[in-house]
Amino acid sequence: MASHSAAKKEALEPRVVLERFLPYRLNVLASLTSNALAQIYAERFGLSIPAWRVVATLGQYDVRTARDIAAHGVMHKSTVSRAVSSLEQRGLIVRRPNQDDRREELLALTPEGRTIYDALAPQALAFEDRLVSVLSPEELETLGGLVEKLTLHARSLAPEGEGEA
Amino acid sequence: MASHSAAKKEALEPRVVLERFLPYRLNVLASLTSNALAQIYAERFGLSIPAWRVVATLGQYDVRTARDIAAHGVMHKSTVSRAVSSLEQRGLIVRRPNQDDRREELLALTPEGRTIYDALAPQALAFEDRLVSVLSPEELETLGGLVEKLTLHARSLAPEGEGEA
DNA sequence: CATCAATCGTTGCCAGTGCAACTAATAAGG
DNA sequence: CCTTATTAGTTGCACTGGCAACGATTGATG
Repeated sequence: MASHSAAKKEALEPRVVLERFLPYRLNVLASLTSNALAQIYAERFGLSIPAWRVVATLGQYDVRTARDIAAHGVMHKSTVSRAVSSLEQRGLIVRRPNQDDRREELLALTPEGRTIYDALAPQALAFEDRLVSVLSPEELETLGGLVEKLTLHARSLAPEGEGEA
Repeated sequence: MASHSAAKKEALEPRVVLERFLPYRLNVLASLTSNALAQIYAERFGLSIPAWRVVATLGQYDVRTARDIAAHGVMHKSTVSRAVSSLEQRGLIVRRPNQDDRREELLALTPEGRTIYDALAPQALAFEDRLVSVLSPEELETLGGLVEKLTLHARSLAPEGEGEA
């Protein structure tokens, strides 16, 4: 129906300008930060991205289920399941079946896991500080609010649980 | 040297609050948008994320090398190489050796590739509109500037070319 | 020129991950 | 209760994608 590059109007088809296309830019920025951060916990602690996320979640919340972690981090449940298995084998976390609902397992860091977390957390925060050092406190505050707003909206756009890492 | 949870100060080890930890939040947001966008070009056009990025780049720039696309999108060169092969087999792009430097190949969309791009671009832009509909024009402008600033800085933090997708 | 280094792109290999099917447990409905 | 639907988590399978080694070409050095 629309323009067919035939009539006199010569209406150019719209182009996506990647440098201004937000999904693309967000992915590039996320990749850059993710890769840089991964160097820290991969090289020094042998943690994959999903494993780090599990450790980070349990470090913050002490006890969570795998499902919580997956939903919170937009990861596939199988991804979390494997990360949990590997962390358990390494003795960094423990699983305890929830007696009120024996389908789910409550996860928590072991003392060794906590030790690693305590070593990692300052480095992660230091990395974040370096990353945002180009922003003023006000800019950082603004960015946080905008990201939050977009994330809430994006979650509503994709109701089903999906993931990556 | 620092706190050892021993003295009278009882200094709690620092914790990473994921809801405020920018790398995590950026990844969650990028995953959400990426997954939602991928539904469009995967289901309707059978394009993977790397393939879509190649098509999008060539759609915008007409001619680029694989290396350009990889560096621009923070993708591994092998990822781009395979996406290019698959797109070529499907007749969506053509490769032309650069006679000035026969190591590199100039990539461009075929008419069929351009047709797909012309069909995809409006949908991608419509998705972006929906995504940012929760932001005012000023907020969007602000966000763009902050993302740009952060991306430039993050690229300098990770000098070596790395990738994902 | 001859050699060595660097760069573009490809490919074999393997770790990682999404998907779908599965088990186990719980909830809902009759 | 018994049946059916739903949910938490696991796993086989296939595919994706990163890594590193490679071939081909170009550039840099002497």
